[in-house]
Amino acid sequence: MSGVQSIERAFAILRCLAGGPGGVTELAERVDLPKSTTSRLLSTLEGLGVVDQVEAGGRYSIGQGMVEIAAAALPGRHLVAAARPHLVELMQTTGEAAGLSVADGDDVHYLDQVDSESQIQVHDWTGERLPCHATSSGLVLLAYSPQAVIAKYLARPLVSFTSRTITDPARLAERLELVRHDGYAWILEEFQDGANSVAAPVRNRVGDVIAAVHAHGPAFRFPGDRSPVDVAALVQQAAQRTQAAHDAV
Amino acid sequence: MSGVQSIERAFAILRCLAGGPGGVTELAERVDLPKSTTSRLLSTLEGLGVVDQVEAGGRYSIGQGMVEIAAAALPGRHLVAAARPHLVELMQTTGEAAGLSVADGDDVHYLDQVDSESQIQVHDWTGERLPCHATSSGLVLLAYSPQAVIAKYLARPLVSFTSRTITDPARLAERLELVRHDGYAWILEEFQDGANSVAAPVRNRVGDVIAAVHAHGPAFRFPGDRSPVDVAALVQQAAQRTQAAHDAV
DNA sequence: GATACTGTTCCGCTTGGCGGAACAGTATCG
DNA sequence: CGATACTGTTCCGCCAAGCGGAACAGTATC
Repeated sequence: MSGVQSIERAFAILRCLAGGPGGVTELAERVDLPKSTTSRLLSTLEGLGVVDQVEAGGRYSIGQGMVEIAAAALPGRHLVAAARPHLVELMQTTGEAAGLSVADGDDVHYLDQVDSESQIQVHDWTGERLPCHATSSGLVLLAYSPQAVIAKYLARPLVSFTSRTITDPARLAERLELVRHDGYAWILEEFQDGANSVAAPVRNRVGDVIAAVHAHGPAFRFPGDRSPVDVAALVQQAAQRTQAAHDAV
Repeated sequence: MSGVQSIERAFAILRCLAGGPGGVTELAERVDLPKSTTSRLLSTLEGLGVVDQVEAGGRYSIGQGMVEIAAAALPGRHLVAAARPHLVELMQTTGEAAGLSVADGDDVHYLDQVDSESQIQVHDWTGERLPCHATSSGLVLLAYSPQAVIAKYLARPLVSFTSRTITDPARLAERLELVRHDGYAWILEEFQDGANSVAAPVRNRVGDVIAAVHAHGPAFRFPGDRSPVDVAALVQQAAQRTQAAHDAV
């Protein structure tokens, strides 16, 4: 790599620490640097608060400074609280499960789900990661990602989950264009036979998409007789209210 | 600051980006560096994946690489899913609200809460931050923090919330020693009049404390006639089961 | 007490990183 | 449409920031 050497070295150390705390000698061996160099880099990182030395002369670990910086890219936690009442409302107006998710690498990560009161429910995905191209939230999060992220996603193999899953990159790119145009994404049995879902974006103050709200249910009754556009509007409303609640913090 | 200049500059840029995306010229002004220097630093950070350029020749933002590194220090999200059934069980066995929280800077951050079925409930703290020294979870998280973190916390003013809040650093240090010894922390009306709580640590595979599980309820009935040690044991059990579920991912 | 480890500090050396200047691309204005 | 004003990128001579080996201080083990 031909960037700034000190920064590359510092992040090599940080990536080692992401796997668990370590001492100077151990880290020096893992990043293949002299102990003096490693110690100096760690000392700088500690001064910045992005690593902590567990005790004087001891092991180092990832510090709060890292978390504070990364929080900008990973809004997740406060969103759960902000979203919850609006997910409950969405569940009540659609009669189906409602959920919240964020982008997480190439996947969509489900943060929360409010289950419907129906006897027949869909799976609770909270805490799980799913691929973007086969889920409504994933399509929303991917559609509003930077072009470089989209290009990288389209370049990887697109796994088929049902006979309806889109696995052609060109068709997926068209689909993402449609999502940006409509402001929501419907998927019909593309991830699971018998399950449909619709998602809409949650934005931050500057307009970047930071999460997605979705509703999902069994294909035989969701959207059922209702207009898909009307159901999508309910999800968009829940997303906008989540955004307003999140902004108010 | 007298550390490695390039690393300090890189993190100055990252901290600016934590406030929202920005272009080279804007960031250069904010960190008071020439554009060429700023561009070179950003290029290196982009190569490492810790920033993304939103589009070629455009604005930069915090990238997934940052999130991956910071995730080591902030286990939070998967914990909510892992903890939930054990919080439900804890609520049922104690009859009081149960919750999950993590350290967040000098505060304790409440990730989730399961409310009791009682007509008289305590406040739902989900999504909120509270000071460590006045909450049972905060005492647990602080007790198992690095010594430097504890020293820094003890050095700051300790705000009083009730007449029972500990505000003397020496007494707080003793209290933390007791928490480490017992393996749990009780607080009795130290944060709010009329509210008690007890917390226990959740650890990761290498034994570091990553979260706390707690139960809390009105002082007139919690712990009530029950032995505080027995109630604490229930919380410890929920914490251990949360840990096992989290490890299984 | 000797040995073997750890992390830290020192310091001469060299090359990595610096920043000003120039460049290429794009948008706006008259 | 040309001039102007911005943006981000690249180049390159210079120098001081960062390097790494050696020495040091502290601690644990035998």
